[in-house]
Amino acid sequence: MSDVYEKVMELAKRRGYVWPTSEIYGSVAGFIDYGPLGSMLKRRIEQIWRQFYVIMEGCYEIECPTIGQEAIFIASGHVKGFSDKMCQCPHCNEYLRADHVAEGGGVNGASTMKEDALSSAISGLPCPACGKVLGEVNVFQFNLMFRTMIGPGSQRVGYLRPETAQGMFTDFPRLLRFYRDKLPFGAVQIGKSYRNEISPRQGMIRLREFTQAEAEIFVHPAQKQHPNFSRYREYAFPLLSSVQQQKGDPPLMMTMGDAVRDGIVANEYVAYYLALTHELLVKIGVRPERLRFRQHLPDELAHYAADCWDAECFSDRFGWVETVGIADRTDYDLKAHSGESGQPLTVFIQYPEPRREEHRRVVARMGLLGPRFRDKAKAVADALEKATFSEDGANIRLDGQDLVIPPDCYEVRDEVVEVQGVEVTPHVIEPSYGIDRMIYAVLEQRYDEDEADGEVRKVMRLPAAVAPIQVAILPLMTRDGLDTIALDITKKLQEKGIMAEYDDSGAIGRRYRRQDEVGTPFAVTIDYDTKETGTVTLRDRDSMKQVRVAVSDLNSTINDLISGMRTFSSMV
RNA sequence: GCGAUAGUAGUCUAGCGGUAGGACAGGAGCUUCCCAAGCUUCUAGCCCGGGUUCGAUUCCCGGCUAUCGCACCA
Repeated sequence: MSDVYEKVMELAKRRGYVWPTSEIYGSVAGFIDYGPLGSMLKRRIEQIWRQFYVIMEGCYEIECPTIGQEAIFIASGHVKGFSDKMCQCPHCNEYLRADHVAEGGGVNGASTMKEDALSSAISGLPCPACGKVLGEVNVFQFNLMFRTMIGPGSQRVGYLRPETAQGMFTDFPRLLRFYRDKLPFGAVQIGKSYRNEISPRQGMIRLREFTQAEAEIFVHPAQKQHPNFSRYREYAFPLLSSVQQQKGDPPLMMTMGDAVRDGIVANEYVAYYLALTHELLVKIGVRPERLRFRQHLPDELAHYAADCWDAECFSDRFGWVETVGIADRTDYDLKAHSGESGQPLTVFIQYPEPRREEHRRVVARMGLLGPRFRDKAKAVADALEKATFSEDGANIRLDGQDLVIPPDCYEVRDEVVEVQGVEVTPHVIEPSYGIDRMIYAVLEQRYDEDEADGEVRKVMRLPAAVAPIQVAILPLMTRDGLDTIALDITKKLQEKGIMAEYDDSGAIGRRYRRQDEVGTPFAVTIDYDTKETGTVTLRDRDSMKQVRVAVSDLNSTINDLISGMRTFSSMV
């Protein structure tokens, strides 16, 4: 029990933050349950996320099914690209990446080979695990998506979504109308996603079912200046650019204004959400000195992405953990869904002034073409659109033959038309948050032990804004009416929506420790003076200092402390 | 998934081929009262399934979970 991870997870289990799922049947790796306090913490963190994205940014939240039909994931690339070709060594039963084995054996183009071809390509190669020649092996696709059937029988394949993002793309036309056909706009979704990880380890870092909070901001591809960029122009935090990484240099403290100006961050939108993410993570309790933003290296970057950064939180156990990804995905997703669905996923951008454009139109005279070309007349007319013209007529190519169509069969018109605007496929900026990883980072980074009266005190130094229990109400004694007063105060706070917990069991010091351990930021103690003066003591978890507050001011004081309008130190 | 190690009250742990003891935590009572005091008392456990055995928590096999290494990590 030396490592923080073990201490935090022990506390999390014991006090009701997180624990393994369905333990009575033996738990399943990659699935966790949030207990009473964990659920509350998670909800508070999600609520802060909503405050940032939904309320402040105006990106409304939508909620789509967690099961999606196959077409969605064919379009997104998850059916193909989200799977690995694997095989099992017949000698040692080790599961192997077939393409890796092939490449290791000098086979070229292994990553694009089909299963059968790969099977034969690797049959003569040795197993990297046991060294024996593989021989007859069966290469199969292992897809990280959970597959299921929709409806009885097996007519229709469905997948549990591997990310929430696709909902914002499949709903794009309706969202566009909701936002009254104007760019930019964004939509968000918070919900469960599923990935059938081969071997989930690392506690709550790699789960098979996890919660994501994703935003998709749709922007004009040529307008990547954020209208509100000034908010973060001077905001600075550590950036580990791909250049820094390649040189082996440490992160650089940098303002977003400088980062965009120097071309380190691709554009203002990406920079804006980097900064917003930094602010958000710090607000929920991630320590700034344990937070950095790392840019994807050129070979990590998806081929379509213009830029991508990960917010990484430092864990004593796991090192730098990717917690949030912020990417400029360009028009890749919308184009992919448009192609698969056949629906246009574009925005009509009206020009300030209609543009006059000269068009050459070729009008076929069907009256002459018809009798002459019979059933080919339509094809000839279509071909005329792309014809080259000479004095003899139009040169077209039809069924592999070059033909000349006499000038009397068509008319070339040069027209000037007014074009009102253009259809544009928006680019998408995607901040994608791993809620469970954020929660782990906060729990680990906020776990602390200090010494009080020669004893180790375990303290969860959670920000008041996310602490599950916000205030503990403790009567010094359960007699002389102190408990009645305490219960009354508890009820009054609860009526105002404050999570107040009454506790009269055991010595006062013990009760403080109990609350410290779960991260309750404040405690109110009712003593004999309360009856005389109508005041109580208000204790601060972190400093263990106390101030006296009038019972009549308690509601507003505690509200201010939780919301951050006041600090405890200003009251001492 | 493979290999190694492990799994005993809520937590940490002792122990054994004859079904278990402690510490802390928790409940009740007394007492005390502003930082885990004390006393009394209670609750609560051998991961699951099979095998060997008169008898298995203990030995064997399988499973699950955890830790570590390997592989995997969109």
